[in-house]
Amino acid sequence: MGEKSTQKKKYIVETARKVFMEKGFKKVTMKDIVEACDISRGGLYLYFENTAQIFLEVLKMETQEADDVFSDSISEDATAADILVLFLKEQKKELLRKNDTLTQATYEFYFENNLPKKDNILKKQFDSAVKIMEKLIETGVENGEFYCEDCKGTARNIMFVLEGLKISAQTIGITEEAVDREIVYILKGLDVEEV
Amino acid sequence: MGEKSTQKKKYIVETARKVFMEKGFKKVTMKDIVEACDISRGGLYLYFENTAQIFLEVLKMETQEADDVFSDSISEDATAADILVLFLKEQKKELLRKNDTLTQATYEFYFENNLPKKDNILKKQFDSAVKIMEKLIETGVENGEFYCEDCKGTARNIMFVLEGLKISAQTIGITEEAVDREIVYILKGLDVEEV
Amino acid sequence: MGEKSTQKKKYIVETARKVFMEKGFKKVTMKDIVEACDISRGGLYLYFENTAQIFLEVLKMETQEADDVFSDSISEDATAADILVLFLKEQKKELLRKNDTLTQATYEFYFENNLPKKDNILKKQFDSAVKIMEKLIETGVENGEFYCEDCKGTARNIMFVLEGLKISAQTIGITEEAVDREIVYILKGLDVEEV
Amino acid sequence: MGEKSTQKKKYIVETARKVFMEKGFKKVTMKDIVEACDISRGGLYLYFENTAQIFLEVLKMETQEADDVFSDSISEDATAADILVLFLKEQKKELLRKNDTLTQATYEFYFENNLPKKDNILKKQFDSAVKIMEKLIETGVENGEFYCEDCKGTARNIMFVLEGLKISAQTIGITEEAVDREIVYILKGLDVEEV
DNA sequence: CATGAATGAGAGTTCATTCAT
DNA sequence: GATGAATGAACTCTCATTCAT
Repeated sequence: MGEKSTQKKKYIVETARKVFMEKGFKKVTMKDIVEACDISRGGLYLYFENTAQIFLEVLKMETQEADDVFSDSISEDATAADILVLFLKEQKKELLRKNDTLTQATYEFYFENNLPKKDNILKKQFDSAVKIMEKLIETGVENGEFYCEDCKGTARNIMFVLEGLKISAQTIGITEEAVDREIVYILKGLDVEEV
Repeated sequence: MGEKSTQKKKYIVETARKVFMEKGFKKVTMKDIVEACDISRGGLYLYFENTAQIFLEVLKMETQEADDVFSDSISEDATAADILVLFLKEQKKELLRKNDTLTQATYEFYFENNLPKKDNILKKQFDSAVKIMEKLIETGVENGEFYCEDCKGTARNIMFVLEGLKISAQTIGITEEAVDREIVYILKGLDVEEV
Repeated sequence: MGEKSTQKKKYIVETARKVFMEKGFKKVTMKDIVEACDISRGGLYLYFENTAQIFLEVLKMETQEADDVFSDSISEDATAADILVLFLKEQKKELLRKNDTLTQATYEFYFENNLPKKDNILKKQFDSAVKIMEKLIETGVENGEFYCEDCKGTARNIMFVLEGLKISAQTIGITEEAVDREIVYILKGLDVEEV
Repeated sequence: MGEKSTQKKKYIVETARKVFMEKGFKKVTMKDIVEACDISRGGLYLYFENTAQIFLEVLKMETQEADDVFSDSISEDATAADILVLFLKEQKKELLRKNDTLTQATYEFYFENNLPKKDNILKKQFDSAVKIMEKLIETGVENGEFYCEDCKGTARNIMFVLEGLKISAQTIGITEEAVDREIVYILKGLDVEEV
């Protein structure tokens, strides 16, 4: 596949991403993507066999960008508390942005394709997030910013709470206050007072 | 619709429940249910207009049974800690029973029907669970079984963690150890030592 | 079939009549009539096999009533011109009452059942109307009210014009002025000046 | 849609035309047309969404051809009487050709789609026919061929009679003599003696 | 007589997927 | 590589008609 093709593939993935954000995963048909991309039906099949393949590509792209954004956003002289608060604020923004997220599509995708153990990007993301969180907390504890007996446990707990908030936002809906309450609760658990 | 009909309706809902457990919500067609129930195409339409209507009925049934099970399972002389541990064990069982649960179907159902605020059974269930948990913790604190500064916050935190575990179980998968770790973490947070 | 049954049959026909007026003939299903009559599905089949049979009964009823109305409306000392004008006024009213008429249903009915020569009520009605019209014109001519060379031809011509107006009203629509113009034209053809 | 498609669309319309002539409008299903055209179910939907859309196209085609036939059929040195007689003969032929006509389908179509004021081809056709008839009569009067006091009224009257004959032919049936009688009556009204 | 649950045929419609150009 | 017409399987939904009660 030449460079041209690579570019077209990228174009398709980016366009499809918008479609998935709007409609989730299951509702999206190859036809939807063909129309959004304004290419031919057969053309799409040259690059992808089905929507799952396209969505996987979207997820990969997403992960890369997420990493970039994360590392970019941390200034050198930021304290652990600063970073944690920043991270939670980002999560809050995402949580409240209901129809402009890949969250629902991602969940649907993993429902559909029962446990594709290999290439489970979602799992990698979650595990890596837990690790980063753990390190962050440890650093905070060392610096006397946080108090915490079980850093690993706390990191995991925080990540599961966030996951719970995410799915709640998509199903039963969630208010800004509810999110704030949880954030405050998390920070208090680490003996961090102000937000 | 006479008594006979009511019985048949119940039969359909119960049969459909199994189908939803196997396939989730979206994948299920009226045809699937017709075949599972071994009734005629038109016959099903006498009782329900679409899969959403059937699923709602399944959910209602589920909620009732859940309530029954809950109240039944509490013996008179059980301590707050006993009840909490029992509850978490139940949750654990449910979490590990991946393809025998309505969890995925329920999530899919609420994805599909974007935010039906009224009649949102899921929300009612969640809120009611938070309240029960809060009361339980308060009782435990009063009896000196638990230690806890913010009962309400802790109750909410626990429920969100469980929600996070539930969705994780359905998407990235979860091991028994992981569940146990979280349960232990929760109990330690309340100063309860043994499981 | 006892008296009770006869009454029920009449009830069904009268209720079905309203349905046909609203929906025409083809669109009407046995289900529609069952619902309008608020009787059981099977119950309707005890009296009628299909919508055509019901509609025929409606037509018969209609014809009887039409005759009654016609003979009733003619006072003893009315002149031929009076009667003609009265008749045309009635026709006009009917023409402009678009959705409250059996016209469309009747046409549809005869489209559906290609030429049921026997029992063709519509034909009988038309032929009888021509005859009455002919007699009326003859009377008028004898009394010096009308001028007309070919009474039979004129009678037929008038009836076909009315038929043309009727179908036009149902398809392309027709204004009151258009109807008035045709009525005036007819009367002028008979040397009747005022309306 | 390229040239090939246009050709196929034309093929579908022409084939559908025959189906409509046989069955009228309402009875015709997409499946009927699919089978008549010997194409796939989905294939038809590429070109038309429903039978109404196809029928409209048939009507358009028909109108064009009608215009062509009309203008072709008039030789240069024909008198107004010649043309009128020719026209009426054409109408007669059409009237007696019961099951080989779009008349019934057209009426049914306009019944179904209650008064689509814009794009009402039928109305346009009727109005244009009245105008042509009016002009023809005026020409005949000028040339001393016809006698007529109210050309406009007479033109309209003739067209409504023809309309009345048309619907009668489709519903109660009509004999050749009956048609002839009406034609003679019309011509006598214009002082034209022979047919 | 009357009921109404049940059946199943059949219409409409949408898309994944192929393939000749 | 790219196109887009064509296919056909799969689904939804509606009724005429029957039949046990």
